[in-house]
Amino acid sequence: MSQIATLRQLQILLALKQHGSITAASEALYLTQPTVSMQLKSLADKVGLPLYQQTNKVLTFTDAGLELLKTAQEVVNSFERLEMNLAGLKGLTAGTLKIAVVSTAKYFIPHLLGEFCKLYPDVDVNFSVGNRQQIIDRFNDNRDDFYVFTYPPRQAPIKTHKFLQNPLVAIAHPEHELFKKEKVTLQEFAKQPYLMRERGSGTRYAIENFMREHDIQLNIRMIIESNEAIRHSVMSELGVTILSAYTLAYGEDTGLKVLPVEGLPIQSQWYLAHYRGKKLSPIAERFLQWVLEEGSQQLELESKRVLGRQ
Amino acid sequence: MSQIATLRQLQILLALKQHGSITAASEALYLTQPTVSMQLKSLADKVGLPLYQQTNKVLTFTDAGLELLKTAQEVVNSFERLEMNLAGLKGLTAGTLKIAVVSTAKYFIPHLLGEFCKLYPDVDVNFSVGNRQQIIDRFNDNRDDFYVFTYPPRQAPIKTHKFLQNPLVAIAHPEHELFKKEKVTLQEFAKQPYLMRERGSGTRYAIENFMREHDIQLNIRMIIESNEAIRHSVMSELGVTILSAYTLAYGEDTGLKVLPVEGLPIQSQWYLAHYRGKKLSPIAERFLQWVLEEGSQQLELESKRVLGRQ
DNA sequence: GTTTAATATAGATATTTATCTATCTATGCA
DNA sequence: TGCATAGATAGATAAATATCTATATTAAAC
Repeated sequence: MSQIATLRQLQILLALKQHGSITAASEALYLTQPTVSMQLKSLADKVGLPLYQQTNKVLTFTDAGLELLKTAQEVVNSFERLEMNLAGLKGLTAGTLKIAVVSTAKYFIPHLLGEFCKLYPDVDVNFSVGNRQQIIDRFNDNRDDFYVFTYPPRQAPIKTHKFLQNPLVAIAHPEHELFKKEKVTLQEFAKQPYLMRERGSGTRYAIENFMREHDIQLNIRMIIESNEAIRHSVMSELGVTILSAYTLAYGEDTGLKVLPVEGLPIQSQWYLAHYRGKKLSPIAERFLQWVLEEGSQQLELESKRVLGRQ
Repeated sequence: MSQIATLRQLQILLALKQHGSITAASEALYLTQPTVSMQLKSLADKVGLPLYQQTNKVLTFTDAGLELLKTAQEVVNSFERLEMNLAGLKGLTAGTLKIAVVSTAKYFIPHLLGEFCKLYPDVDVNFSVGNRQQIIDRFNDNRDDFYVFTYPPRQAPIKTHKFLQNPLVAIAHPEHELFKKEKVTLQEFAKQPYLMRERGSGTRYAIENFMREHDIQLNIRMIIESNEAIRHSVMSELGVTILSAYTLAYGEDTGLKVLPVEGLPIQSQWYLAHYRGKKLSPIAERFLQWVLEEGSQQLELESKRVLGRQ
C-alpha cells in the first residue's frame, strides 16, 4: 500500500469540509493555519489533482476532493467501530474476578485461572480458599462472583454449573497389605482404620452417601479437617481415606497410592456456582463461558496426563 | 482521532494473517523478522490486548486481533477504491484537448480554457485560431476535438451546442458625430463609411442577414480580414463597424465606443461544434459538459463585468 | 541433552510526518 | 489607496514512525 494519504491528512480534510475554511479548520484542530494549508497542499500533490477551489470566499470541493472525503469518512468510521469493539472486549477482559473454592479445589483451580489469565492478562483475580461451610458463608454474604463446590448447598438462589468430573479414589500407604490383593472388596476396605474429613465437607457427604447405598459402615479412626493433614496421616500409615483424584494429581503424592477398591472411584462433580439473581460482570460472564467451553476440557486433558503417571 | 494503529501496522497484520507466521510475513514484505515482531508488539501494546496466540506452531488470532484484521481489511479496501476512482478522474483529467476557434473568439476562449485548466491542471491544450473558412477546413480534416463558430457550417455530420450569447454591437470612434444624438437610426448609421469583414466571416453573415431583413444597404468603404485591423481603422476614424461585444470586452478598447443604434445589438450565438460521429476523449467529454454547465455561466458573469465598465 | 527454528528484545539509526514562526500574496472593502 | 482578512509559501525543528543489526529466549524435534 503506497500511501496516498496519511490518517492525519484525512482528518484535516474532513475538518476543512466541516468548517468551510482553512483558518476555521485549523482553529478547530488547535493547529496554525499554515499547518493546515501545507498538509492539504501535500495531499493534493500526492493525489496529483486539486482538491478544492476558492471562488469569492466560497470553498468548493473538486471531484477528487469529494472522493477523498468519502474515503476519509469511511476510514474514520472503521476506526470508530474498532475502538468501540475493542472497548467492548476490554470490558470483557479487564476487572476483578472473585472466586472462592473449597479446599479440595485449591490444587487445580490455579491451573485453570492461569490459563484464563494468559488470555486476559489485565484480569485481577481474588482467589479465596475455605472449607465448605466457609464458602457457603461467603456465598450467603454475596462476596464473590463464583464458588467452587463438590456438593453445592441446596439453598436458593443459587445457580450451579457442572464443569468437571470429580472422581473420589481410595488411597493408602504404598506398603499397605491390601496392595497384595488384585482387587479389594468394600467390606475389606471398611475394616481398615478410616481417616475422615470433618462434618460439612462435600467430600464427606459424597462418601457417606456412597457407603449408605452400599450398606457399608466405615471404621472411622480420626476426623481431620485438613486435606494436607489427611494425606500425611495416610503416608504415616495411620489409616486409609477416600479423596478427590485431583487432590492427588496436583498435590504432593509421594508416599500415597490409589487402592483398587471395587466400586470406586465414586463419581462426583465439581460445580461452579454463582448467585442466581446477581448480574455478573463482563469478565465474570466471560470466565463462566470459557470454563464451560474450554477450561474444563483443558483441565481434563491435563489431569489425565498427571493421573496417568501413576 | 488518537491513532490506535498506523496504516503500516495494519498492513503488517494482514500479512501475518495471510502468511501464518512472523517470519513468512516479514519475507513477503521484504522486512526483517524483528521489524515485524516489533511492529506487532507495538500495536498490541497500543491496543492493550494480545492479538494472537501461538500454540504448537499454530498461530491463532484473539478476538481483538480479529477485530483489527477486520478494520485493516476495510481500510485497505477503502484506499483501493480511492485509488481506482482517482485513476478514473485522472483519465478524465489528463490528455490533450484540441480546440480551433474563429478569430472573433480568440479573446475570450483563453479565459474559458484558463478556468478549465485550473480544475484539470494536467490537461494540455492545442488552441488554434483562424477565420471561418480555415476552421471549416480543420473540421473537414477532423483535426480537433471542438470548433467554435458564430455561424456553424451547415454540412453534416456536425453536432453543435449553443453555449454563449454573442451580441453584435456597432462601434465608432468616441468623437464620432453620431454620439451627439441620443439615438441613432439604422438609416443614419448606414450612411457612414462601413468597415466590413471578409466574405466567409460568420459575423458578416449575421450582419448581412440583419440588414437584409431591415432593408438597409450599408455604405461599405473597406473589406478587412482582421479584427485587429478593423478596430484600429475605427480608432483612426476611417469608419464604423459592427462586431462581437466579446471582441470589445476582451480586446483593447481604447479609442472605441458602442454606438446606440436602434435595433442593435444583433443577437447571435457562439456555438461549440464537434464531429458528430467522433468518439470524444474523456477530457473532451468533460470539457463539453463543463462548458455547457459552468464555463459559459462564468464567462457571462465576467463579460457583464467587463462590458459594464463602459 | 543438543540442535534447530521461530520469536522476542535491546540498542541504534534513518526517514517521514507533523508542526511552528515568519513572511508573502491575493482579494475585498471603505 | 490603504487596511484587514484569508490563504500560500519558505525555512526550520520536533516528534513519530519505521527499520536495521545483534542477541537472547523459547519451543519443538531428535
